[in-house]
Amino acid sequence: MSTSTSINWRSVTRENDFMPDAATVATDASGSFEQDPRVERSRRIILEAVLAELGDVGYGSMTIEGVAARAGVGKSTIYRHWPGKLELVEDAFRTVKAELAVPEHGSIRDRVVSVLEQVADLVAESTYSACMPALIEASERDPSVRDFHCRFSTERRAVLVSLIRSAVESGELRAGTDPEILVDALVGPILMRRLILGLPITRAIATELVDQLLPLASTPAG
Amino acid sequence: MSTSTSINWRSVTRENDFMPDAATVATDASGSFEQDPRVERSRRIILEAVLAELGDVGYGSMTIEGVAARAGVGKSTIYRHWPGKLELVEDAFRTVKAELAVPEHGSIRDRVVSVLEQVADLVAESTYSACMPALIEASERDPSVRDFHCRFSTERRAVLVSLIRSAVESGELRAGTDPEILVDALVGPILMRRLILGLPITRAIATELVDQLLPLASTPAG
DNA sequence: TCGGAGTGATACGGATACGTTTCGCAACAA
DNA sequence: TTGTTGCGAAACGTATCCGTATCACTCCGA
Repeated sequence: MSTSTSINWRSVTRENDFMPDAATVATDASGSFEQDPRVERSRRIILEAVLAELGDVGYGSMTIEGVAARAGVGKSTIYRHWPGKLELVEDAFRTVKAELAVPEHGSIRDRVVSVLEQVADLVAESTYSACMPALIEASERDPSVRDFHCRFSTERRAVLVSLIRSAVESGELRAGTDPEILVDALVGPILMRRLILGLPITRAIATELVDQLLPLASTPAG
Repeated sequence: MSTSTSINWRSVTRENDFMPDAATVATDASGSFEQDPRVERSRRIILEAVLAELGDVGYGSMTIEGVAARAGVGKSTIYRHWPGKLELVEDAFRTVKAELAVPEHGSIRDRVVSVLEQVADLVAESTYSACMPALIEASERDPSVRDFHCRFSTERRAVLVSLIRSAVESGELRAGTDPEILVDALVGPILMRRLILGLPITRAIATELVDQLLPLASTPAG
């Protein structure tokens, strides 16, 4: 490493232990430092291939050579920028997007249904869904993947938690409702179907969950 | 195989495509056919080692040699009885026990709390818990593991579902309650904490879940 | 006692993946 | 244009695991 002038992305983005001469690099809005567009292209292609491999063969069976072959790049291009499998997987997961849009208007029931339908769509079919088993497996083996995974999941959950919490405070939901437990009770069944029960996931499930579980203050008995 | 007189456990227990001379073998209550106690001992030791390996390194990274070393047996002893990794893992998972005892008396609230506390204990720490990520991963890669996993989980779930259903029918729980959704809402959060959120699992969580989610007919507003 | 069967150890050839190195080519910045 | 740099391809030695085969030993049932 000390004799190389190439950029190790992981070092740059996570530890800042190497910084190219500030006068010679451009810093874009997303915080990446690139001189040569070939680098960014390789990075994107490789990380996409990592996610595809993780979805196909899982964490334990994923190999650098398999990723290189899938990405259509040389093995050396991967080793040039990442120390090993672990850091590669970490970076790959960081590119996963699972954004949830919260409607600004409407009843709490309809707003929660909307968000939960997005969750159902995401879990039913997405890059994230395909990688979930591999992500759970990798989290079990490596603490830094675990940290990332937990932070990722908790941030997604926070969107729904704050929505529920504000509805409790405004009186739309029954007082005494624990927002975090309620959110887990809404989202948990969807994940269970995907990971444990092997049952299909539809948008209708989102509606059923909300109507069964949401403790509406106006109609406490359903 | 056709020249061997040894017993392939998988064949015997799953496909019945080989049956030793009935006059020379003993059939015990659990349906296993054994002449030589060495066989049963090997089987037990090996399958225990498989579960330990699965918990430690996961499905993709588990190797026959690793299992043999851990079990303290020769590799040949494993290959003598199982065709390969897949069948070995399937048999290993079949030995996992996760029984739930349902109290016969008490309020529905207390009975559900009792069962859910058992679930929490199981998910917090058990052989099953240790193997869950590997089981989820293996289910994703192989249909027969998936079938087993889904059946296993669904049978456990059925215990709680029937408990809830009978409470709905007896009027203890609010009419209109969907037993399956409610059970998933109770159990799902526990699995989420274990697999996704990385949060601790305590018995207190079982109580909180029940008191937040159980739609008691007598006190519909909690 | 005795023959048969299961056992652990060991070795094998083949395959795969590791991480490194070298090399000529093409894309890049200046 | 020119020097630099990232690139893909290939080969390298090492290590691991595959699935099979052999062997001497020991345990078992008859």
